[in-house]
Amino acid sequence: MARAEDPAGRERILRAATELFYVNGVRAVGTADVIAAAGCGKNMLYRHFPGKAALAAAYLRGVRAERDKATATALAAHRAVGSAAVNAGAGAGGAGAGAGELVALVGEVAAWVSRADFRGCAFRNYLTEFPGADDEPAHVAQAYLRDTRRQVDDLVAGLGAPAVTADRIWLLIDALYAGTGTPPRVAVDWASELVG
Amino acid sequence: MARAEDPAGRERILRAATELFYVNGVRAVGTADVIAAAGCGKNMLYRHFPGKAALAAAYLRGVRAERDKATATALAAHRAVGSAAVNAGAGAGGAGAGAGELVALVGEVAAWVSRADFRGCAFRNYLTEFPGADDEPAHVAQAYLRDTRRQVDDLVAGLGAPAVTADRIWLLIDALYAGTGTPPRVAVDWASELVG
DNA sequence: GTCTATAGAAGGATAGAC
DNA sequence: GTCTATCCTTCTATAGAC
Repeated sequence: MARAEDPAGRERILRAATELFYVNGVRAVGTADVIAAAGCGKNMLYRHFPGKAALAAAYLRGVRAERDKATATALAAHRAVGSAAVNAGAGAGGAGAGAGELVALVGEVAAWVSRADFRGCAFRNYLTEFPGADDEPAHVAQAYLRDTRRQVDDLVAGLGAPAVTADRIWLLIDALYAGTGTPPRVAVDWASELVG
Repeated sequence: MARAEDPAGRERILRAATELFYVNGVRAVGTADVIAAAGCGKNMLYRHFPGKAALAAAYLRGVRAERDKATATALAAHRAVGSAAVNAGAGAGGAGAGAGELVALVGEVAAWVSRADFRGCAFRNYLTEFPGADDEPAHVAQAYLRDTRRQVDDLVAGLGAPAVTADRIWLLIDALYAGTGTPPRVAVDWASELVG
């Protein structure tokens, strides 16, 4: 009898890898560590992932999916509030309609870095761990930074604010991810002053 | 006949290690790489440094010495300008005298991150490469961040500005070191607006 | 799951050059 | 006696084979 394939196998490996990679760094974690944490055999890991680089890329893609979802949720929640205000008689909204979204964006990052299990930005961490890397995980990390930066640019452009505002918002986001002690709320308040 | 001791030995090793560690990361560089770059034998490295951790600590202390010197020079240059202004008839200076120093501090960081060979903050890089490390290099890195943060606090306190100003200046410094694309000048201009 | 091939790193030891 | 160069041990990691 052929043993049924474990459908949760890939997921279990990826979850174990995510935890270990994020907490200890990708370089410090060996495939053996991932296998032990996932409680599976070696062949299973290599069946689902061609190698450690592919596993790291999958890890970063997973983090990105979470981050994109959280960001979208935060922006949608703000837009719902904005629509309610419009319905209450504020009219077309017009210029300034995107200001709250920018603050919500910064606020979402602040919420993320405030978590007790925050250990830095997974993408920036990877690029620091492998400076000058041109592999699959590096591309995922670079794409995330590029796309997020563009998201800020688009929101600022929609607001009709000068380009330097986008630079400043991005400075705040960079600073939040660096997270060397300043209370995240300070960045959110500053963003609010900037666009409010 | 006894061969003459090489007085520049330690310095040569440390310079090679500094270049390699900073560009490629501490983890990615082996002691063999340092030895090859320094053009010396293995014994010499282990005579001057007990191990790789000690070498990494010496590397970070060297970077700190450079950074402290550059910072002191920038602040001194500003104070010289400030004194000239006082001599020109501005009186005691009083409140606001430290504003220019804060901008000079941020400006010095901006100059540093603008260099073509900038590869991030050596201290933050180390702490990212070795998350949770409690070794000698980690202590050097943590001490630098602590002391630099305190320097900002002291300047802001001397200025009589609220504590949140120190938080904001520190956010700008964190963002500069992160260096993910924003022109450094933006941070300096913002700092200038903040305290000016 | 275990066993093995291959590779790389840390660090100690030794041989030989000057 | 200090240098370079090499060898050696131990450990760890990736990856594949069974």
